[in-house]
Amino acid sequence: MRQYQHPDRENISLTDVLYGLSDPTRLQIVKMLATKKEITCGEFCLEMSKSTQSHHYKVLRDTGIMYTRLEGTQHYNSLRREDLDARFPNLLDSILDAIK
Amino acid sequence: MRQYQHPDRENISLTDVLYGLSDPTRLQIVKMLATKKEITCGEFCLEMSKSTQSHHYKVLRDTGIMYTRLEGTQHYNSLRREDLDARFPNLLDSILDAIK
DNA sequence: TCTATTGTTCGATTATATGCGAACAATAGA
DNA sequence: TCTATTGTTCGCATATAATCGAACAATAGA
Repeated sequence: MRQYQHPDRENISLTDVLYGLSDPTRLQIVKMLATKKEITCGEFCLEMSKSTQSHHYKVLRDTGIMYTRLEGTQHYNSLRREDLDARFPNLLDSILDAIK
Repeated sequence: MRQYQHPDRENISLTDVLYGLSDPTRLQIVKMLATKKEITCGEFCLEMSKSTQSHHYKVLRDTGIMYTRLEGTQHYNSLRREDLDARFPNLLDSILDAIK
């Protein structure tokens, strides 16, 4: 694979986003993403198999929550703040506040 | 059954709430609940079997989103606004805005 | 070119969720 | 007491999700 398919802003669905955030592991990832501009997959230091981690990254990408940029062998992930804020004002902030 | 078990405010979990709201049917129910103080199950007029409706009501109750009060043969449902707002400020409002 | 690193995908397993019809429970009202 | 109404629970079928190990792909660097 060369590049990921991220949904366009207008195709981000509320139920998809809520589903994406309804898992503790993914919420933890989002919490970390909120603290930095970009984080590589390895830097999340999650306690589970790599394939399971990849599964969660994929859910976050597919639901429009996270953007992944490839550079060399590393994948740089970022929170799609602007897209989420534009689509669902205050939603992300309220969730980030709740897990702070 | 005589009374339902609703979680106490402090036991309402964020991931549970997000899960509860991640289904289109349940989001539709919540949208309707936001417009009135109380709504009986029948008044939702959902296009699915009664058992499936009951399943969704149970999820909404168990996750702390909806409160159900019994009166006669009818069940009066209400949105747990104050509890949700106290626990996760702005979350419910941002979601209600998004489905408005 | 070979090897190590980073992360994904595949295939399988197990657990949860969704959906239905049928049976049930509680109450209201005749 | 009998019947209709309201909504739940049970048992089952099917679909989706989470998890893992193994194999794979792409790149960096020796």
